[in-house]
Parts: sequence; C-alpha cells; structure tokens
Amino acid sequence: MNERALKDLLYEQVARIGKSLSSPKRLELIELLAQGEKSVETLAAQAGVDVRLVSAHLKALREARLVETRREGKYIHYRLSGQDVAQLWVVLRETAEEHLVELRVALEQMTSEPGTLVSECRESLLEKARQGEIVVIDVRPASEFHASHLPFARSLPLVELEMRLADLPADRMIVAYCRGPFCLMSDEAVQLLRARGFVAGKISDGVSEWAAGGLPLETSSE
Amino acid sequence: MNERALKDLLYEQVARIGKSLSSPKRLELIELLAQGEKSVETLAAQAGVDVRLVSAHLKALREARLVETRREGKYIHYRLSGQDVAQLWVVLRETAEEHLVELRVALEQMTSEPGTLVSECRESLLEKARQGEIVVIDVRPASEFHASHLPFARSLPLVELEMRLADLPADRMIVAYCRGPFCLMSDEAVQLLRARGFVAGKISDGVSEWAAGGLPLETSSE
DNA sequence: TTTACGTTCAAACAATCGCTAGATTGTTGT
DNA sequence: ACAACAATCTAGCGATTGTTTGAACGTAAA
Repeated sequence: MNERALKDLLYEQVARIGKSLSSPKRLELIELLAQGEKSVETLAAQAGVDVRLVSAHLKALREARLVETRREGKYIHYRLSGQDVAQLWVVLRETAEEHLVELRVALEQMTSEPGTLVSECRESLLEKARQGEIVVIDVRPASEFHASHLPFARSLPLVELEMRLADLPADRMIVAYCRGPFCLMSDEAVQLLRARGFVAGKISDGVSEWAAGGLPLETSSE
Repeated sequence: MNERALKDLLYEQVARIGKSLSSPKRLELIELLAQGEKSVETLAAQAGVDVRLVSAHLKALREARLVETRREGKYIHYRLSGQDVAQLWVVLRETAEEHLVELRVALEQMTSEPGTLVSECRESLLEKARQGEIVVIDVRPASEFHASHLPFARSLPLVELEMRLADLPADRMIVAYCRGPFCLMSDEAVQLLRARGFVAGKISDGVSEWAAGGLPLETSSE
C-alpha cells in the first residue's frame, strides 16, 4: 500500500473520535455518562432533548467506541467505554477554556455570585475532609453518587437539600460539588445554604476532573 | 438568560475545538505543527495537499484558537498556540488507539519488521543516553530538531543518514525517533542502519508524546 | 517592476450532519 | 395475546462541510 494512503487511513481513524467530539449535544452526553451509566430515557431527560435524537447521538458515540451498552429488562444502560474517555473530555474542556475567551466569559457570567468558589487545592481539601474540618456534600442525584464520588463526601441531592438541612452541622464549612464546571447544581446549593446561615462554598471539580488530577474516588454499592 | 440556553452555549464552545479535530487533514497539520512552527508552504508540502486547501484548514484551526501566526518576510509561520494543544492531540490519538481496533491493525501493518521497537521505559532510556550507553538520533528535518528535541539526542535527518554513517559508533546501540507513532521515518532509519551492520532500534515517541509523559525536552538555537 | 507567498472569492459537486416526525422492533407485565 | 413502554430505524428537510479549480488580491522581497 501507498505510504500516503496509509497515513490518511491513520488520521481518518483518529478523526472518527474527533467527529464524536464535534457536536455540543454529544459532549453533553459524554459529560452526563461520566457521572455513571444511564438509560437512554434518563439521558434524554437530563440533556433536555428528544429520546430519538439522543438515540441517534448515542449510535454515533457507539460507532466511535466511546460508549458501551448493557441491557437490563426494558432499559438499555449506556456507559463510557473507559476512564480514558472521561479524561479526554476533561482535557478537551480545559483546552477550550484555555483558548476560547468566549467560553471563559460565559463561565464567569454563569456563577451568580463571586466568592462561592473555594480556592484551596485538592490535596488540602481532601485532608480537611478527612479530618472532619469541613463537610463535603455531593449534590448530584443519588445514583450518580453511588456510581462514583469524592472520598469523605456525603450524598445530599440538590432536590432534597432543603428538607435535609438539619443533617448538616452549623459549625463547620460546607463544600459542595456537582458534575463539573459546566454544572450549576453546586452553585444553587451554596446559594441556598448561605441564605440559611451556613458557611458554604463550592469546588468546580466533578468526579472526572478529580480523577484527572490523579486523586482517588470511591464507590458505594446499592 | 435561560439555564438551558446558557449550557448549550458552553458545550457549543467546546464543540468548536471538537470540530477542529474532526478532519483528518487538520489532525495531520496539528501533528506537523507539534514538531515546531512551519510556513504554509512547508505544511502543504509535508501534508501532501494543495496550498489553498491547507490555508483553509489553517483558517479553521486559527478560528478555534488552536494555532497562531507570525509573519517573517514573505513567509507566514504557523505554530500551535500552546503546549496543551500538542497534549490534546496526544490524548486524542491515544484514546483512538485504545478503542479503535481498526487503528491498531493499521499501525501494526505499518511497521515493516517486528522487533524494531525498543521495549525500555522512557526513564531508563534517558539514563542510558546520559551515560552514553546508547546513541539517540533524531531523524526528523534539522529545523524540527532545533525547535525541540529529546535530551542527549543528536540530529541526523533521514535524508542525510546514509552519507553520515561514519559519524555513528559501531559498538553502541543506535535508537532512532521521529515525529511520533504515525511517522515512518524512524522505521526507515532502523532498516537502513541494520542493513549496514549497526545494532539499531526505534521508539515510537515523538517530542509531544515524550513531553506528555512528563519528561523534559531541549531546544537548540539557530 | 517582477517574483514569490499566502489569502480570498466564487462556483460547483458530493457527502455529511442535526433535527423532526412517523413507523417499527424488542421487552415486560397483565 | 394484548397493551404499555423503551429504544431504534427510516425518510426527509435544510444547512453545512471537504474538496477542487480558476482567478484575483495583498504583502513583502529581489
């Protein structure tokens, strides 16, 4: 075979992955799947699009081998086909954030108030959580918490937060996190907590960013 | 602004980077630029496509802020707009290699003979090169060597190799490298060297893969 | 001015993509 | 067997993309 044709073939294969990453909706699906496996229905609801469109996008992702499926009764559960896919998403998002001013502007515009972001590094946060100096809460849906969560974190889904405020200590700082920098749930949580007199902050990391930083995650059964 | 619309905006921005990575030719350009800055003419020649088409692809990459330009007389030199872009390319290529069987098959088919690949880890190779136990040669064009190269490597472009065999020691192993796993130059070098009685091998790393592994690079002026 | 490098425009073609909507398949429970 | 539900498949629309080619344009060097 020709050398040129062979090279073209190689780059074409890599471009298959690139094509998968060229659609906003597919990127959103990848981020959702990075939180844990989900059914098509769930994905459609959480991404806010028609089930049939989600199915089409998932087909594209499946053909690029970025996702895998598992059947359970009527439901088909999709998951990322490896930790490296979540890592790829993180690197892609970080590169976009680094080079696209428009993205940084939109991100800053998103967080309602400044000063909600905890400025500490991951390691020192982990240590403080271990010591019980701070309380880390995971405000994502419980199923996502069970799939994977930060060490020492406590599951407290945003929708239940208001009802379960009594579970939280009033004398320690509450640090919330959610799906990642593009997710608004931890912002809402901080807003609610502060309004009720808690000392609260958030970190922008989700489980993928945490893992990409080389730090450990935990899983809980159920 | 609506929450849904805001999120769509974020993913759309990241998808701009994804779109840049969805074309085989653009990926090839990124890899070429990862070797050092190059003029449009050079890129066109090395990628084997028309100058005007290269210009169009570069425009797309520029609009995604993945490349920057510098004018020097008649020439316009393009370069990646950051080390992170090269890193992104490496992560993308590795993910593709991990998940796409077709790519792995094509890669294996490429290397003419097995056994040319040196199986040692980067650190131990670096140490042996420092001790002078092995000789590492960079078979890329000299300009790429000057832009960035492995520590202790000696520039010996493939086109000059045959003429400069006398420069190489016959009693030590020669380890060649080139632009990366998709590049054939180091394979050709090993083939030539072995035919002339040298003990030779290659590593698949290029400078980007080396840097992504957390190891240092060197630059030479001129 | 002439020459070389690079970009741009315009036109054309095939191919692909995102999305919508209707029909269909596969599984579960009654 | 039947209804209910999850998910996929299909067809079609409008829009965009990759590529080629010819021509023109702007810039800088000889």
